[in-house]
Amino acid sequence: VDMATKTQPVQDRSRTTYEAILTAAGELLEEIGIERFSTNLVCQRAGLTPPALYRYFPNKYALLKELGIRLLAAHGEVMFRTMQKTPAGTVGPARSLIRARQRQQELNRVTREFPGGAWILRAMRAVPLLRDVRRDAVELAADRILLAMRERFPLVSEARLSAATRLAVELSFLATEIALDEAEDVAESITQEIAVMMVQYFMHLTPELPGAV
Amino acid sequence: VDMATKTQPVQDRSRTTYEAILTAAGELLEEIGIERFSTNLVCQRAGLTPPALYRYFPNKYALLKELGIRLLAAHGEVMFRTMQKTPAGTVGPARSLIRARQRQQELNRVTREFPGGAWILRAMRAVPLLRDVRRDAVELAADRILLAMRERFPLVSEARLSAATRLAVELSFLATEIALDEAEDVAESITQEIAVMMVQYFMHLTPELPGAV
DNA sequence: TGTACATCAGTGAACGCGCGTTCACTGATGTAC
DNA sequence: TGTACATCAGTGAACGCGCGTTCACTGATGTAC
Repeated sequence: VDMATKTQPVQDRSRTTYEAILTAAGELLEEIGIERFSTNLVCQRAGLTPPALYRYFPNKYALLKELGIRLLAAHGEVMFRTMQKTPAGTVGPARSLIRARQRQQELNRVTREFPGGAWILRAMRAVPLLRDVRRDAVELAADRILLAMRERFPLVSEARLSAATRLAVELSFLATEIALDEAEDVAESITQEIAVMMVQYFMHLTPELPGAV
Repeated sequence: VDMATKTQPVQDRSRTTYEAILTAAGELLEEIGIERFSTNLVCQRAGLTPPALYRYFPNKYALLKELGIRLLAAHGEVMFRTMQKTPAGTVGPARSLIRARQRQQELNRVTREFPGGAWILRAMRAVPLLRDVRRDAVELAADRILLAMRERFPLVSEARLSAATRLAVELSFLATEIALDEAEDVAESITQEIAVMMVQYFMHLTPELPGAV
């Protein structure tokens, strides 16, 4: 897939068009899913002709990529903000749990409110280009968390800590995906249990494996 | 998507063709991924003309569905077998961990050896029809585990236990997906940590939330 | 402030392509007598 | 065991469609003097 850069919008009019295309793409994704998603339909929905779209995006993957980057940027912002507020290990387990749950709820909310968010998240597993975007975001978030965890668990090996943080980020994505698939009450309790699982896990993270006494 | 049943193979020759089509589909998926997957390419690869395929499968989704069902049946078989061998709560944490890890490794292996397994697993998140197949399999597995968990945790509420088991199954799928994406060593340690997380979680599963003393 | 010109933004119409799918057919296999 | 016939299995060739994409263009916006 060729991702060569296209014209960037410079006038107000074109910036509006650029955003209109992305909005239409998100809404369309919401409605018909990733399988039937096409540039022609996006144009139609945005009230534009195809050449207008191709002026800014080389193909439909570029569109999805931009949406993906924006969604994960919003995620990253939430993660970063909540980590700033409560650095790892500075509060007890009960408070940690509440914080973890709140953070997860906020991540779910951000995705739910993002046009096409649920489908973008799903597509990130199956569309090669989006897989890359996702991988980068996971890595970035994991690296940040790892930094905090190193101080908190100086005795745990780097390999284990790194797997643990990666897992935490993946689990967070998983939680959002499940939450968006389910009815409110189930979504709530799944979010809750994932928070428990995560806090529990880090609470008992020791240099040795559990039970290996 | 119309999934009307097509002719079922009755002669040996046609059963061979039927399987050849599925094998070609799996291999093709392995090579080019879900995005470029098409019936024409499957036919070409299987050395057949399109009408031969359409004799048995109404469309490409039927093909994917059959592959999906088979992969998850293999998964279910592994889960069921390992659960039979070691009913929940009958061994200590150290042994539980070893078992959990072995089970996860076997699930990873089964998927790795299944033609197109990695892509089928990914597509199950993004292709509507496969999402249904996945959902049914998750539900089935979760129900089975729930049965065992009810005995082990008679005091934990049904809602919590049900979320917990669902989560366990989802986590297991996640583990396989991550493992198939990564190099051997990273895959190993992620699999390990997911097993730890799971065992840890059930070890400390109590009627109240952690820290709520 | 007004006008001429350059650049930016979007249009209308069409293209080639591979997709899923179907038709009327030929050839292979199984079965009845 | 041999033959005639019915059914099953797969072919060759083509279809309409929507896809991504491009062309030469008109109209809108900004800028220099």
